[in-house]
Amino acid sequence: MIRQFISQQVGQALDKLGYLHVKDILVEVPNNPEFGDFSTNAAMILAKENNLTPKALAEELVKELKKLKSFKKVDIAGPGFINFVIAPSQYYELFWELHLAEMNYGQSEYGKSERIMLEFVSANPTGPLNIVSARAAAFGDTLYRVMKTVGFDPVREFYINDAGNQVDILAESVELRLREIHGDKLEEFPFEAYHGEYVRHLAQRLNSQEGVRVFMMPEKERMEHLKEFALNEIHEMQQNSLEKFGVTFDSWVSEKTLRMEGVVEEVLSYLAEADCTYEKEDAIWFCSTKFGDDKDRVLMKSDGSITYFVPDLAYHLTKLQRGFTKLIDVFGPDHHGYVPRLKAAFKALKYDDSMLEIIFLQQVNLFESGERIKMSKRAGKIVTMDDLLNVVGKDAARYFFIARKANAHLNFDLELALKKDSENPVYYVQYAHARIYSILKKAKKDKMLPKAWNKELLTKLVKPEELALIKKMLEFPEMLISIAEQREPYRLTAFAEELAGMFHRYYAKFQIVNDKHKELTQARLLLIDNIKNVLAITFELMGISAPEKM
RNA sequence: GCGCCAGUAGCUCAGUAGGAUAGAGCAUUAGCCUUCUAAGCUGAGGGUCAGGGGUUCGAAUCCCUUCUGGCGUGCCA
Repeated sequence: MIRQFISQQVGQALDKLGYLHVKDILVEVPNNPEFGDFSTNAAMILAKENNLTPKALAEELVKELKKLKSFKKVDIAGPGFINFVIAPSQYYELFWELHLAEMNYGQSEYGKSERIMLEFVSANPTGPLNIVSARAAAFGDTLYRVMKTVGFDPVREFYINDAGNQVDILAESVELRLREIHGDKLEEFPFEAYHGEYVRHLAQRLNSQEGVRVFMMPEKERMEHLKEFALNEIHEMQQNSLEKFGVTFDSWVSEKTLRMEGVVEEVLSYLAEADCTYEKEDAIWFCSTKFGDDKDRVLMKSDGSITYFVPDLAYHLTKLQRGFTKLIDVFGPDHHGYVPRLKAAFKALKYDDSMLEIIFLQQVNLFESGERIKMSKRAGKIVTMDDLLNVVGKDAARYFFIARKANAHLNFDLELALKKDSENPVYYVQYAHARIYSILKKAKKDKMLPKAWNKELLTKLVKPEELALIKKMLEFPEMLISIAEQREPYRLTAFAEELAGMFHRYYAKFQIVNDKHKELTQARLLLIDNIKNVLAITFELMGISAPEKM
């Protein structure tokens, strides 16, 4: 909002003076507040193309910019930075717009309704969701919310891998547990089978519903039946977990359904037509090395079955057919070797592979009492998303999961997430919201709250802390755009902590409700009322609650 | 071996297209509640930005190289 305004003003000044400005200039908030509210490197960047020294160009620009009322001060510093101090009147104007926007503040048309496919979680339907899926859910959903806010048209999709080996193994695992219930003694539960407790529960449920009837079915039919039963149950279980986490999907796409629709054969024929396949050792290969992969990949195995890659590629092509211009996949840490072949296939089929964007989430390590909790899938010792939710709750879980950059490992400290004091950032930011609520309540009781807010009140806000709070909130809309573009939801938590911190300090230093100064009180109430709203909007984007009292 | 990601304060991490004196929280430590929520605030100490070279007015940021950690490198999904 403000940055844009400044770079416009600089641009106009350059035009007026008749200087070239081809290169993009930067408007930023300096680290040191003594340098002003904003600064630009325009003079340094543009000096060369105008045959001037940075200082000389800066001087002319400053002379021009000083004519504007929006700036209280414009000066030159260091090697040629131009520093701006914004006039309070300009802040009041912008703050009033913020106030009028209420809970719609931050919304924009920036994304021009571009259709974005956001695929995330897409966990195997062979067990409960684990904590990496939980991270993906929090990340994907928050990114979705931010993108939507700034005017994109994103869709959340979950791809269900309900075909292939792992599903057969699932069905076999259920069958073994079912036999156990009926008294069969198993020597040892097979190594590759699914060991988790949930398989036992599935078998128990099936048994109570259908009893021995299952064993009367012919082998093939029985396995299909077990498969279908287990997949449905697990799908429901996963959907349930996600719902508790506040994450809903707009669509679920089944691999099995895709296969039945014949897209697998289609993809194979497309690749063959593009002359990108060959036969070797009874298998059909895709020459992905021609398109940047480090080895060729098998499409159809020598036993005639198909690899995971083919339906997945087909699935991605259906996204394009559905009109999405950007396909964002959120992947777990163990899939990065998979990207080159997917991109290679895009290139082979003459699609623009830059439409495909993969975000990798690194692994999540759980810590308790400083010790890392070891998890083992094979032994069935995994901490599930539900376990985590039961222990720390939705707010803390979602907050911690989005608080880190995607490609950084995330250390999840269970004790910290449970702490109810300033050590825990979730409580710190929520406390600020609750505090404001409580002040507003007191003000209302004391009859200090005006019937309607009045713009003139703003001129009472003259303390540096007050202007700084306004400035911080005015950064919000531009930050949302940047979060959407860079796919960096973690910056929401940083923003919330900064704004909450500024408020806590302001609260400690100044008395807000003071019956001796009615107008000042009302001005401050107007300020904190908007802080409360901006915090609430931020919380909504993060998927955490905005408590009215704590 | 090769490829991807990372290495910033004791710990967990920021550092937004290369910008001015590298930041925050926690931990450590010294303080602040007859006053709107102390789940809060104020102060102090703490750094060879993994090491080394280069690019330029300027590098934590870009390039090269070495070291360390994680992951990948299936006719698994």
